[in-house]
This record gives sequence, C-alpha cells and structure tokens, in this order.
Amino acid sequence: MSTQDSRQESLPQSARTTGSATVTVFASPTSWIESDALAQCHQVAALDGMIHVAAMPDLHPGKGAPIGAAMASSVLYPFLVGSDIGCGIAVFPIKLKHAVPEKLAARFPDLDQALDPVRDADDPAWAVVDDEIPAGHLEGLGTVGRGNHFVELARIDSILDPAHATRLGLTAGGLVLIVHSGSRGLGEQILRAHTEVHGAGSAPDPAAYLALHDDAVRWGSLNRRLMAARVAYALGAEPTEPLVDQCHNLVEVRDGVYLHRKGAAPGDGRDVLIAGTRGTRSYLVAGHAGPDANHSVAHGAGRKMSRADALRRGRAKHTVEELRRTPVGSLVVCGDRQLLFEEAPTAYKRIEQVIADLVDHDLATPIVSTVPLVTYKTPTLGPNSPRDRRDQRRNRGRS
DNA sequence: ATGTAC
Repeated sequence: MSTQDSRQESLPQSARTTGSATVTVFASPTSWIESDALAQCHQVAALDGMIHVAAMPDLHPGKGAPIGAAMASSVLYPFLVGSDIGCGIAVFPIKLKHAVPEKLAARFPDLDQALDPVRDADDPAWAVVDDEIPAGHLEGLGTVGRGNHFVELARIDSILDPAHATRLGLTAGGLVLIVHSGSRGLGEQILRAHTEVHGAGSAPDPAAYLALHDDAVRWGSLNRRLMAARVAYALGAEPTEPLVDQCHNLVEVRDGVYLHRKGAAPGDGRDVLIAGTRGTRSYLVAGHAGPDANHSVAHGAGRKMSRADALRRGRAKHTVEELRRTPVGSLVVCGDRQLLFEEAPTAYKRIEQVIADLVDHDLATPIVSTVPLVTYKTPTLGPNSPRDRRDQRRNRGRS
C-alpha cells in the first residue's frame, strides 16, 4: 500500500502482540511528514480499542493528537476530534458582475462580529436559518474565528474532470465562496466539559457525547451558510445553497465503530474541497477512499511549520505587504499581522503534492482547481486601528 | 482553535 506504511506485518513478532492498531500513511516517500506527527499516530494507535489509523498527506502535529488523520476505534475519544467539533469547508456558487479584488475586499462584512438577533434583526442572512439554532447557541454565530479559518472569494481555474464539473454546474471563470470555519465556542465548551472530568479518556456515555457533538456539527454547517449569506449580500449577490459542505473534525459511527476524523474529510463517494493556502490554489475533488484510508481524504495543504516557527521565519522572510497581496494576485484581508505570518503560504506544504499523493493512492480524483481573488481572515481596521496599534507594540524591537 | 487570563 503506502511507501510509508508501518503496518504490524513489518514489525517484529514481539510487537504484534501489543494490541496496537495499524497505522497507514498515505503520502509519497518524498512528501514532508514530521516525525512528531508520526509519533502521535503511533501513540493514538496504542490507545485502548483502537483499530486503524489512516494518516493523510497533510498530516502534521496537533495538540495531543495528529491533525490530518482518520482514526477508527471501538471506543469514543472526544480529544481525537478536538475542540472545533464540526469544523469544515463549504463551497457556494456566487454570481458577480465585476470581480475586482480591491473593490470587493473593501466590501466584506465584519465577520468577527456575531449576528445579534435584536440589533441585526433585519439582516437578510437570517433567512438561511430554517430550523432551531442548534443548542440555542447564539454566541459567535456568523463569525469566522481565527487560526486557519477563512472566507474566500475564488475563481474556478482549471477544469480537471469536465463531466463531473458539468454535473456540479462549474465552468472555468465562474466564482465561488469557500468558507472554512467551525462551531466556535460551542465545540470548545463540549470538549472542555468532557476533559474537565475525563481528561483524554474515552466518553463513558458515547450517546450523550454524540448528542452534544451532533449539535456542534449542525451549528458549524449553519455558521458556514450564515457567513456565505452575509458575504454574498455584502458583495451584491444572492445567497446560494452549498455545492459541497464537508466536515473534517467529527466522529461518526460507521460499521459499528467510532470513526474519528481530525483534519480529515469524508472521502467515501463524496465531493470535498481541499484547501490550499492564502495565496495558492485549492482543489475540489471526488473522494473514493476505502477502508484502508478509513474512508477519508486530506482536508488541506497541512502545516509545514509550527505557528511559532512561521512567525519567526516569516518576519525575516516576508513583508506584510507581500502577504496581503499574494503571488496569484489575490488580496488577503487580515488586520492581525501575527496571524498573517502564521498563515503565510510558505508555512504550509505544497497543495499540489497533497493532491498528487491522494491521486497516487487512489483516494481522490480532482474535479476543478480554484484560485483566490480575496481571502478574508479578520477585519482590517486601517493603519491607526486599535488592532494594528496593538500589533505595533507587540512587534516593536523585534522586527 | 478557542475564550480568557496575563
């Protein structure tokens, strides 16, 4: 199977009796995979009840558990999903007459500001809420969050599978909104409630955890639709239904076991957008991953550097201006300089290699690529904004 | 990735 396979048959006889699960890495030998991330896969493999760990080519170290892995177990471990339960990527078609990045970047709404049922009662974006708000959770509703989350206006670039692209109504030059976000404070609350009592232990009442988890998954999806509607209206377009909306942090019950996905998208007959970086292409693919891959595909380019390294090396290598205007001509709306360095394209692996690894292992077939026009991270409040002044204080004497 | 504390 994989050239970085470390299945039990390759281990000495004595190691086979430990009850450790199998670990398969779906990456070429030349693809960059950190040894810390592999070590985390093997730590996970040693957990009680673990059956199989499938590591995707975007694998990188996470907090306690690897990111970019699908982990099947007879026991449910909330920490393997992490705090951003329901995080995922949705793609919405959008029609605009003129797509000039400079003009559109200035029109994005403030996605740090939650939709308030009273103050924003007249906001037309509420129309996408067609049911109860999951868990009745209003805090942070309609906000993108931080880290690697973003809302991007992108153009369909290459058509790689014409028949499939046509079925989805995608043509070269068409525009889409790509929304990567999750359940914000809600998922964090759910994991914390478990962790305070059980730490990294399993869920003693899986059904109880799953009920809360499912709320967070629904909330994340609603949040992505709300943001797409907020942005569509702000850009002078109508909101649309998502073409794809796949969640890469969740646990599902499948074949009688708990399949935990952490930075791994469902890849079993579904279409999924695999995000590049703020300054490179993304790829919509048709997933056809089988049991060896725990029915999963990669979720993005995957970090190549820790946030700390990206910040340190980025300050020496890039100016803020070149990170806000990328090599593909897109604009990055980000009023937080530190985040801009942490999320620099050079801090990530090459998305084309990740896609090639998926193709080579027969996990996915690319449908189209997209190229960013405007990527929104967090509001730019102008040169004298409180945020930028804070950044200047933080950076003084260091850069 | 998160809200909160420093």
